[in-house]
Amino acid sequence: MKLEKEKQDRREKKKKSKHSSRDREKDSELNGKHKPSSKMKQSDSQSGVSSFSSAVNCEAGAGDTHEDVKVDPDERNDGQQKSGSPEINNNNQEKTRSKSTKQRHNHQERTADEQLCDEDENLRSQSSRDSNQVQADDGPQCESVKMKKKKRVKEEKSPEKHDKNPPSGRKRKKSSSEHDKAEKNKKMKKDGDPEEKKKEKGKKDEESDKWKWWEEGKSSDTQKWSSLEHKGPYFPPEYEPLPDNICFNYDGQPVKLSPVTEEIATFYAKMLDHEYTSKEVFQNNFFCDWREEMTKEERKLIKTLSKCDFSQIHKYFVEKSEERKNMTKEEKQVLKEEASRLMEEYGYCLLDGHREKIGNFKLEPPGLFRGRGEHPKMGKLKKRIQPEDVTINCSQDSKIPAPPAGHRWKRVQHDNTVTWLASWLENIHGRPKYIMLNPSSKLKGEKDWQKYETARRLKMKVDSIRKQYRRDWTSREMKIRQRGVAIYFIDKLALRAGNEKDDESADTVGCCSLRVEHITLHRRLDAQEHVVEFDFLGKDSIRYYNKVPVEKQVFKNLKLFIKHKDPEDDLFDRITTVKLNKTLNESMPGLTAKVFRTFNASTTLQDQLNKLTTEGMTVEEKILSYNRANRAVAILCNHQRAAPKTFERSMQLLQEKIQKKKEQIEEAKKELKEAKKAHKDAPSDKSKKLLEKKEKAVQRLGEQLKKLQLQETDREENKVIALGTSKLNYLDPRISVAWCKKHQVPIEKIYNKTQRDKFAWAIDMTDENFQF
DNA sequence: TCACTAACTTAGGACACAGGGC
DNA sequence: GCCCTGTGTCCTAAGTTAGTGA
Repeated sequence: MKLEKEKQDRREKKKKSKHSSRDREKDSELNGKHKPSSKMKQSDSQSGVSSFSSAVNCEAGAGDTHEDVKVDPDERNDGQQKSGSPEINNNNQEKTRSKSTKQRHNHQERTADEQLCDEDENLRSQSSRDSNQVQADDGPQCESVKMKKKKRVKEEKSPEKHDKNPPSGRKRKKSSSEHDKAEKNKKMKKDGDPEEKKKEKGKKDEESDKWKWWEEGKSSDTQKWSSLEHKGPYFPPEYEPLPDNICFNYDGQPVKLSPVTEEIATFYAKMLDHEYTSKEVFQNNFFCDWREEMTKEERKLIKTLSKCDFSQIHKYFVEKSEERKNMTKEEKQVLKEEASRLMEEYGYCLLDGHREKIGNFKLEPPGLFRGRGEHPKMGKLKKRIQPEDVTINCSQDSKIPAPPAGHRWKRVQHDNTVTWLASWLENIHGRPKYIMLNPSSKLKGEKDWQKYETARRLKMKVDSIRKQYRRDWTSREMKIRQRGVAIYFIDKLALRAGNEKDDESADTVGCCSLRVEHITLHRRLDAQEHVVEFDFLGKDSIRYYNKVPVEKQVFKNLKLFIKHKDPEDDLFDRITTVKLNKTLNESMPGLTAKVFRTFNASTTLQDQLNKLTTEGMTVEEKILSYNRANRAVAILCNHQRAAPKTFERSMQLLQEKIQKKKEQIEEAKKELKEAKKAHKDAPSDKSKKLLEKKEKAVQRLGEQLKKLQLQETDREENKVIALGTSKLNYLDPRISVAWCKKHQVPIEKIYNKTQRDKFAWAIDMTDENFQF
């Protein structure tokens, strides 16, 4: 509870801090534009800020120590550290600090631009160098923006074009869940089977039936479809009460719960094995929400979670899970067919006459919310979604999906400016959730393609943007300096934008929401100068830890940004993601912070592939090169995963295999030597054949060994890196397709079936000469 | 300008299942 | 035929961004 309170205090303080910064931005910008730097002091004191300044002076000591907090620990050793360390300050100074923070910030903001003026003296030489660069760049920049605008207008096409595609009415077979290897093996095994041949033919027909929307030109940005028909969402099955012999116990006594209370109890019981249920926040949230759903009597009786015994229920579900695993082939087949039937019925929609796969046609079942990281809402009850909660979106003239018997939809709308089919409000955060199309659909594919095209446009523009943010590092205005450094981080380190977050989510940050405590400045570290050490939790509470040498001016700016701030203060207190994106959009239409991630990821892949692939490599070696290039991107984007639970064991097994293979090679070499000798002593056809056989065996074993060793390297390097995220979201698929074509690597080795479906547009349109 | 929201993309973990090895 | 393992798929949380109205 104390922690939460502290967190809340900090957030309130942060909010105030940003607000007061914004108020003063007006002043500082005016000053910057109309007044010489020497007058800025006057201007500020005239605006009545001086009274705050005296308040700050009263606590000059505290101010000094706060400044120390941001300094390199190496420097803290010079006697500055102790009074400034947050651990020491936290308890006894907390009240004073929270009272004075706003005042200190006011002082800081008043003096920030004054400091910049002083700094400018030191930086003048660099400024002049930068301004030369600006002049060289400004002209073409404006021109290109105009050109792009013109081009965009031209690209807008009439949505009516969809009407040219009559509804096909064809039904597709389910194919996306099939695995590549399975397909291949099946084909090999049953090559002569006429049934199989029929299936293969069906698949081929299906391939040729695929909607090549990318050949039809770009559709309207606002109107997403002309006609949309679907069956509505699939509702999860109703709750099945526990058998009578399974008891919930309270304080050692069996208690028969009402169905609603029992259902929620099962949510908790199912999770007992999980670490979640050991967390206090989870327990409290669960218990609180659970009690709300209880009957009066139950609430009166069940007052303490620790007296609740869910073990029988837990055991029951473990057994059920085992039973499911041990089902016979036939039983499993029945389930599979049922799933297939559901998919057929609910899994597709008809969009502009084309059958498109839906991404998530099943509504989320009720359960307990599992936030990631230290989420304050973990354990809360995710309620069952009723048809009355669901809004349906489809075209007016379509067959409106029927709600489950005895129910009504919340609303039926016909909005073709959005892509979703159904939506509802989830009860944890009160945010909308949607049923949308699968990534293989036209709507998603076209957007994806557009995303990579924007990133490619950035490639043309990035030099001038880089020059601009470098110029900003020496601006007279604090907010512009901060913006310049923030964009530099986003570009150089592929950081996310970092929106402000509410109190009701995990404390994670991105670039704009970085706090002073997330960086440490090292004037010198590991033989490198001006190193910034980042340590923070990013999206999904994944830790970002990186030590990066930065340019001297960035380092100086960072020192300035953290001056007079507490560890929990915003590093970039004068900027927001909205302002930052607005600036980026002015540099290039369509440019936002996240485009840099796509751009840098794709550029890295392209560069690495060019560097790491050489002719004469085997396919396996080329794949290793590809994975290494992919890995470089995943590292850049900080895509991490937990090491697989079986990692150590599987590596050990692989190493044993390698050892065994080496022994086999030794053995085979011996045999080869003997065969050579035998052939030399008594040459014959037989001995010659034997010799050749042995030579081939050695060669084959050598290849197998190499393959295993490559596998070992690949797996080791992939231990905690997730390649999938970047492959699916950041890497322009055309790079991979072109690379495969150029180096004769089967595309199946790089993309599985689902990925090939998603990137069908790229696979179809790209030739080997494509460069990002 | 700001807070708030809708709509969409990006993300990692859980889990099912194919298929290789024995 | 069974077991084990890695891969693919599903699930849904958690971001970003644009739009809106006060």
